[in-house]
Amino acid sequence: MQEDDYLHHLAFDSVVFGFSGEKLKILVLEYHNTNLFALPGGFVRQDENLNDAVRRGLKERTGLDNIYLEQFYTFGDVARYKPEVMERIIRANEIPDQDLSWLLKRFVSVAYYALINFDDVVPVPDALSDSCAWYEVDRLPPLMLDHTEIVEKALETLRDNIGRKLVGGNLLPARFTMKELQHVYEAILGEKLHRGTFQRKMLSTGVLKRHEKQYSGAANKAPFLYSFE
Amino acid sequence: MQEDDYLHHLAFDSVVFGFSGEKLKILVLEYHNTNLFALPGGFVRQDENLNDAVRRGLKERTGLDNIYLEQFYTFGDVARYKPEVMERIIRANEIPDQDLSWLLKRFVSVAYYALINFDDVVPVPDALSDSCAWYEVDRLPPLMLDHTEIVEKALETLRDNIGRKLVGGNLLPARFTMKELQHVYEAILGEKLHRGTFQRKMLSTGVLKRHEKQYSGAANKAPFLYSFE
DNA sequence: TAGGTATTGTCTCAATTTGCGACAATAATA
DNA sequence: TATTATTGTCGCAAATTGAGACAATACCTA
Repeated sequence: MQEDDYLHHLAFDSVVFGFSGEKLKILVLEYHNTNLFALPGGFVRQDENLNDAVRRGLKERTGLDNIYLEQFYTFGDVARYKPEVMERIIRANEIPDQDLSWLLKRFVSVAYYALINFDDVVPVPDALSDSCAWYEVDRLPPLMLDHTEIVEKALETLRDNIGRKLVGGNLLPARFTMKELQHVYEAILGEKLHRGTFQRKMLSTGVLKRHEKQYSGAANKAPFLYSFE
Repeated sequence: MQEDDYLHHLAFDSVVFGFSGEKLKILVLEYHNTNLFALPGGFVRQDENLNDAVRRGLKERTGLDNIYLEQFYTFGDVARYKPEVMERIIRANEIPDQDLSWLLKRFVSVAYYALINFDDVVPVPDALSDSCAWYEVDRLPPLMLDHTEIVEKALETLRDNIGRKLVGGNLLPARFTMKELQHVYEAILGEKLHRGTFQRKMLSTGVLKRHEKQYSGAANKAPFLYSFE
């Protein structure tokens, strides 16, 4: 991580959404020996597109390549500049000799959210962090800097978008039941939806393809599996 | 414009919308002796919030203070880095001796759109530019760098938002007729709307306050004036 | 002063969409 | 074979939307 490899003053943060156990979750990492929790983020190389930098960062954390990704806001308040936080992280990690002063400068951060299939991912921490793990969005640990605000805004944007873009399916496996899809919508919107109405609306979009039934072994009618397209 | 006054690698651009003669227009400036057209933009001071920097820039160009402003996207492709363009602008302006090399570096730009009342503004160019003037959005001159793309995305976002937020009124004087408001919506959406339906929907929001009638002198029923709130 | 005209505010009616419950079909189990 | 939980779909009322129609109005003309 040489000084001149990266654009100064510019960072990105990712809110990575997954869905499991009927709950919406995001990836949060914890830095070594600091008790600091943060969103996975990173910096942009001199010769790298901003969007590509974010995908690179997500690849490192999730192993995934073709992630559904959306930029939603750029956070640029002076108040988010707290060099002592960055210093604490650097200290706790005993990083070998190099010029890290650029990391102590003020950063403006471009925030993205990603939607991924929970089961596809084994979260991977990096050299600076202890862990990278899933947390329910309504049971997050206190996040450093303005990262809680970033999550809040990501959720707002996701809620706004789910009605307009057919985006919910990105949180599920390729094939899913209508009930699973409904649970995703309910977790995002934070409210119960009427089953019949939901099914009717989803089918009317025409983008769902119906496949074979899923026999779960339960004593009831088996649901169809669906996929997008 | 000293080197260390501003954050390196970070800029902003504003798409300033106004409405006049039934047309949606934006502010475009032209640099001295270069034939280069650009969106009004600027840089962020070391101790300045990003949002405040944009307001400062708008104040300089429009003289206005309380502008409706929305951040909509951050453009960060490497391809938008074209130092020869910046060099051309600097050369054409014969700027006194100082270190301008930071201006030739790569920039990531945070884009905002603003909605203002056309009549409130007399566009003001700055030291680097010939003119700052209104252009119809569908008759823009070729803009430098990726500024045409930025305008395109601003329009998309504005169209998306006009249905959800009651934003159209920001392009009009404090008091306006229903017809004027409808024309604003039509210009943004690019389609004709049904008069009765439009009036019904607007009134049903409850945010319009009805004032006295406007007697224009024309031989027909005089319309009411409305304002928001 | 009476009639003409363009525009406005509102209404009506049909078409469409939505909310909500109900029913038959189904996949096990007892 | 009866039971049970769940699914796919339907029906109906309520709400929303699209489009035309009509009376009221402001001013002009004759």
